Amino acid sequence: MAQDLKTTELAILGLLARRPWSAYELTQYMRTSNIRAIWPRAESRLYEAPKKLARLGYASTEIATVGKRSRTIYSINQKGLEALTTWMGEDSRPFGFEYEALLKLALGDVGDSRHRLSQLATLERQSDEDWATLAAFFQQFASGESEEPSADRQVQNLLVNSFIRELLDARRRWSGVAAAINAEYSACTTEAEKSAMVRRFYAALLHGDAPQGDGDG
Amino acid sequence: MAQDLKTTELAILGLLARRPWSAYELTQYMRTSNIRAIWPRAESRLYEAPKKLARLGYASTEIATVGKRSRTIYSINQKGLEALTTWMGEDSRPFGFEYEALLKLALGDVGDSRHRLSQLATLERQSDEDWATLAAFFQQFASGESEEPSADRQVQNLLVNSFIRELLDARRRWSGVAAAINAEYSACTTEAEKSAMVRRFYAALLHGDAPQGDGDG
DNA sequence: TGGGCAATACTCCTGTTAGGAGTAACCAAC
DNA sequence: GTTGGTTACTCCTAACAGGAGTATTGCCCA
Repeated sequence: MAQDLKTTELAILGLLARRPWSAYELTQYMRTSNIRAIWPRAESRLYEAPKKLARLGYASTEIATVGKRSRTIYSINQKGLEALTTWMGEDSRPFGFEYEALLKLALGDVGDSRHRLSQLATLERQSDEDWATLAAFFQQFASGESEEPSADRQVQNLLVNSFIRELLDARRRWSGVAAAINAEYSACTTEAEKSAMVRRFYAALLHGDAPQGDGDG
Repeated sequence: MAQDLKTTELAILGLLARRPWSAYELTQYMRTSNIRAIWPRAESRLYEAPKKLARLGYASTEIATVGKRSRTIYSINQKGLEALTTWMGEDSRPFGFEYEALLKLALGDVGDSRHRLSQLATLERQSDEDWATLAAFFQQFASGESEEPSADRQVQNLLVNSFIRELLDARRRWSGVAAAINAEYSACTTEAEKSAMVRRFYAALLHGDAPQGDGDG
């Protein structure tokens, strides 16, 4: 494959496969796209990546004029399409996340149980806020106002958005689980009781309800 | 707060608050810690960050000798403890993730429905593999083999690990949801039917079973 | 008609970060 | 004594964050 292309560049090729874009259009699009939720990158990257694609021969450029303004338009070419197709068929890097509030919970030795409660409250508040934002974002799709050009594009968006929603559900569900863990832990008195309770919860994590999945998962 | 410290440095302060570490010890610890799952950073960072902490006066260093080998030991100091405590009380950056396989699904215009099925299979396989890895990791806690020094540390780990598990559950659950979406979509024949089906699914996403959460979430 | 503000269309800038590879001394086992 | 793995780091380029900065254009309003 194109060893000289990073995932971000390949993602831009994916967008160029849809239609030609200026870099500025890419930045505007990314502000409201769910692609930014699943592959977040700084806006400056959206200027850098198309330039690299053009430099390495995966896209072509053309200077267009709108009114008295000029803009650089990037278009994918055959080499770019081939690189994109190759990338699509390759193994992908795994799921990864980072969460500062959870990091504080994990490192919470400097605090007492009030610290833990404070962090749990932060995590819950953040999941509620993110849910409200997501619900507002989904409204356009539920009402049909969103202008996706084809049903295929709509179902792609739906698949991605439902993934994002499942993660949000998980975070909200976890807030309840965490509150239960904390309550039960606080009700213990001896170290031995506490350790035993922790092991019971792990046993439950390992053998809890299998989530609804398809097939042999 | 310590405006000159990044989250990674503050996380290292959190570990130094537990005990003094060498940077090499930090890299070994991170290989098996759930902290790496929630705040993934390259090993070279674990050499860089303590040096910066020492340079800026948040930690002290001491050269120890083990056999004929020397190593640098970092210890937190009062300034570091204060910076850590301040950080714990501040607002935290939101949850964020990146997922290359989902990105490919989102950009799947170059493919046909077989491409979509292929990506869905990849996403399911990855979640199954990650689940197996996680279950193996949890085994040490369920059996009590893990040597956490205190019950408080155990429950912190449990809270973090249960978060990670909920995310994994969500990914596995989503694979089933995605298969259902794909099946129902494929059974549609007209663009209008497809769009209507997509809108129905969004309505369900918006008004689906509220996940079990605590309180006013 | 001119002024002011927002949009357009970028570049700039420092420091963080990835992602291991590379380096070299030490240590233990054979 | 030698060999391979461990220990304990540094190195290196390019990607990346995170906006701020720059300058022109365009539109709206008085």
